Amino acid sequence: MKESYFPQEIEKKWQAVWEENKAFHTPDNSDKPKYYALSMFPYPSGKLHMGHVRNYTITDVIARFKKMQGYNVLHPIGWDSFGLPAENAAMQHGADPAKWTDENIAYMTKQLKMLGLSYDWEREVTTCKPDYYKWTQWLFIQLFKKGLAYKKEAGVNWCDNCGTVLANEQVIDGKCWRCDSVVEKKYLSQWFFKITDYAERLLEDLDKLEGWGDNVKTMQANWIGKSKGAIFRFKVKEVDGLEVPVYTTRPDTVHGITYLVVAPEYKDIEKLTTPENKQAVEEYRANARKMSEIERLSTERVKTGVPLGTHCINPFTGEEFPLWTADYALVEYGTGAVMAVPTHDTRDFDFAKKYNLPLKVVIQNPENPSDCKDGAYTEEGILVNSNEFNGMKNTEAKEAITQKAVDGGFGEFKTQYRLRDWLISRQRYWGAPIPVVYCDKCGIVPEKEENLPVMLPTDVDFSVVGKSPITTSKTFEETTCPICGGKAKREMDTMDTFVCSSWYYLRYSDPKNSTRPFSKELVDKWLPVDQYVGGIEHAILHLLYSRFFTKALKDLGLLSFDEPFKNLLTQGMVLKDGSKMSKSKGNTVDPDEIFENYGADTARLFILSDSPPARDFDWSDAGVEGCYKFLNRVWRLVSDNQKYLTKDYKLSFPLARENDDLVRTVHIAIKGITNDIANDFQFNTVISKYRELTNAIYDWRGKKSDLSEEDRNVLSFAIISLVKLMAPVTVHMSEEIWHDLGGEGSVHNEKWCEWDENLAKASKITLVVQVNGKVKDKIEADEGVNDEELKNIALSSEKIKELTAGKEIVKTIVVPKKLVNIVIK
RNA sequence: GCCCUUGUGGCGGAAUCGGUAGACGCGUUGGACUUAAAAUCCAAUCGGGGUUCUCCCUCGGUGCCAGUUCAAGUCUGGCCAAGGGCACCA
Repeated sequence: MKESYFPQEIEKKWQAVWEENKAFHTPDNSDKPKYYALSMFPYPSGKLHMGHVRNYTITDVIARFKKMQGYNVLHPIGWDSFGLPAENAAMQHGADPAKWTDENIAYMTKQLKMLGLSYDWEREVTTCKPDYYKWTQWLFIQLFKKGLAYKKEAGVNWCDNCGTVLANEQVIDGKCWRCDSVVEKKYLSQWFFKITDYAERLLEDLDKLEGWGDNVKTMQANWIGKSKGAIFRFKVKEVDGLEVPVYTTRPDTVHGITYLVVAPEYKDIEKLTTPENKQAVEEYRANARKMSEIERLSTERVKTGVPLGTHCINPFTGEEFPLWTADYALVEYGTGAVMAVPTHDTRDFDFAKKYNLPLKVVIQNPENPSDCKDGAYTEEGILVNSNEFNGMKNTEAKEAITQKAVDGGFGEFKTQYRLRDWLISRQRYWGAPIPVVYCDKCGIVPEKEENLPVMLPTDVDFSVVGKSPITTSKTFEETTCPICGGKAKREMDTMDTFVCSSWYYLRYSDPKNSTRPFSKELVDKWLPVDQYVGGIEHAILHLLYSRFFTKALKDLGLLSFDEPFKNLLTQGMVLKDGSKMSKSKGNTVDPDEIFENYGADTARLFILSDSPPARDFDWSDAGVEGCYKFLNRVWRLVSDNQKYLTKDYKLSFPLARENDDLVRTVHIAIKGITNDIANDFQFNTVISKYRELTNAIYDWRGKKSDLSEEDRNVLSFAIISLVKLMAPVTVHMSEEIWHDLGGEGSVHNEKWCEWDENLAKASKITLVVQVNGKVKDKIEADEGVNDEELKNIALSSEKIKELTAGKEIVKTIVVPKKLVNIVIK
């Protein structure tokens, strides 16, 4: 064994050996129980960043730990490789997106291997390859056949910079999630997935996900946005037979309606406008259309609107009230029309105040009645001015009033969701083509399954502006109808890349299958994913879409489970100097440099060391240095003592020498480390325990000049245990030391260390003696003493005698093996 | 505005059940080794006060204010701050 630690040399060597031996290949057949550990697969942007390093290290340590614990571990990797950056690179540098992507994958693959990650590379999946997107298209067709994929004309989010539409989930604060440009509204015919059909199940099943954090679950629940209320239909006085339905969560306030608002895009708005008001309404609508999403959504904005000139009749009171249009009513939500009760809704109040609309109080706090002239009363209360419902609590009136509407035939109970259907069309080239054709005779027809994949054309011009490059292909659009064989045109849109990433974790179970996306047998064997690890930024987008896919595919009979990810760990960001690493801030750290200067083991150790995985992690150069020093310290510990170490690395557990403190320390460390990993993967404390154990071995060794036969066994036991405990983290160094000590095979195939409960505690205890809850003395005692003896030990302490002299002892509390508290007066 | 998360030394953070607050590390300071440096090793390191001064005593301290308890970083109620999510969703 070399005297000094040369990580680069060791790491290269073992990476080659593992690759040669296919050390991390996962067989489908095994007697061992399965464990599926998964990191969110990367977009091949060019180079790994520290966020990747953190993500993949966490999952890798979990995978290796589970393997040592006796599981057959599936730990795959792949590439989310469709998407705009490849296309942008093509536009800017004239590169081929496929080539650009391949080069990036090649480079990043090299980096992943340098990090020493235990992937089964035979299961690698790349979403932009025809053997993968064939099945993305196939799944699209299955959803289409089930009525879950459909095309409709809709107001969509348009990003002019990206030249494509965006899903609602991809609009952040009215801006594009990718490029930050302001999103506009456009009216286009687009493909959607009917995720709204699954709204209730997506919400309900969140309860099943015990292994997910509350933050992610709440974000999803808020996004689905379930609310319970009622639909009321109001007859229009001026137009015979026309009704305006509204959705409300406050049916209890129905007697307080003083006007009604429809969205500028409301379907019947023209019928509801009188000739005198037509011009003003038209102008208002034109203006609303022009406005960007961001302007329209601003809460600071003063509400505006114009009257339509017509009126509705409130069936509860017979009162008439005017109709208005205002853009605070949203056409996409509810019925696109809102009943306005300014006395009990702050938005309605603001609007009524501005346009001088009347107020009518219908809910009152009996202790503190308000006329609502200065603001809406939105708390609970008792109904007034509400005919037969007067005196009823408003919470009870909700149901009673809705029931009256149901009985009267002018309303019903209604549950509403905020979630909208998932818009998947993209007017871009670098994505999976949507496999449908348009035939004049047969209409919208899915491509025949035997004709899949619908290949991306390669004869395209990337320099075009304002339209998808795919439209410049001379060979792509013209095709024949799969039904009638006549001339037909292909769909020119491609799919949102989130479609590709909504099922990749299923493909890993059967990545080479050429007849199906995956076999049912294998997908049911490996899935659900036991531990998923990735960034919080996917809390809604990717995770919601994947859950939807899993449920839809279960309904199609393709698999037997309905939640894809049993446990989810959302790792925190990697910061430098308190802010997120980014190129624009110039505070990035290049993983390559760290590998080169310190080696991958140091990088892995450090990225796990300072913070628990779920929290943000502050990168510091001094911290890296500290971890490197620690590894050197471990190395020296072994090399300095190598001549004393036994080759019998299978030393029996527990080691006979119970009275040796070091033996106990090792057992304590094994127990602590195993529990810390089991408890939410607290790798930061795991690493502090590596250090404690190392320090303890040094201390023990420092006290001995000569080592007896038994001492040598104890030392060997301690060092071999340390090396094995560190193996999931410092993968190369542990392997090297393992072999230097005469170990066979791979340390990564060794069984995880076990501990003896009797030895995993100190032989002596420190008895803490408190007086009135304050610590006054600490006394060493034998581990086995009982409560009565502990009490006597405490009371016989000189210090305690002094403190209690002349005082009455009210009571004495004994916590076994720990503490005695004496209460005096 | 609503929802979620988090508040502990100079810093990252530790503390299964309510039971020694500050593990482990970074940083800092002092020392050893060395011609010197690096590396390494040893020691100190929450704050105030006291002291017979490498020993030791005492008081305070986990965002703030209350409460429960023999005992609260941990439990309960009420606030405050930071980060994140949603947001004219009727």
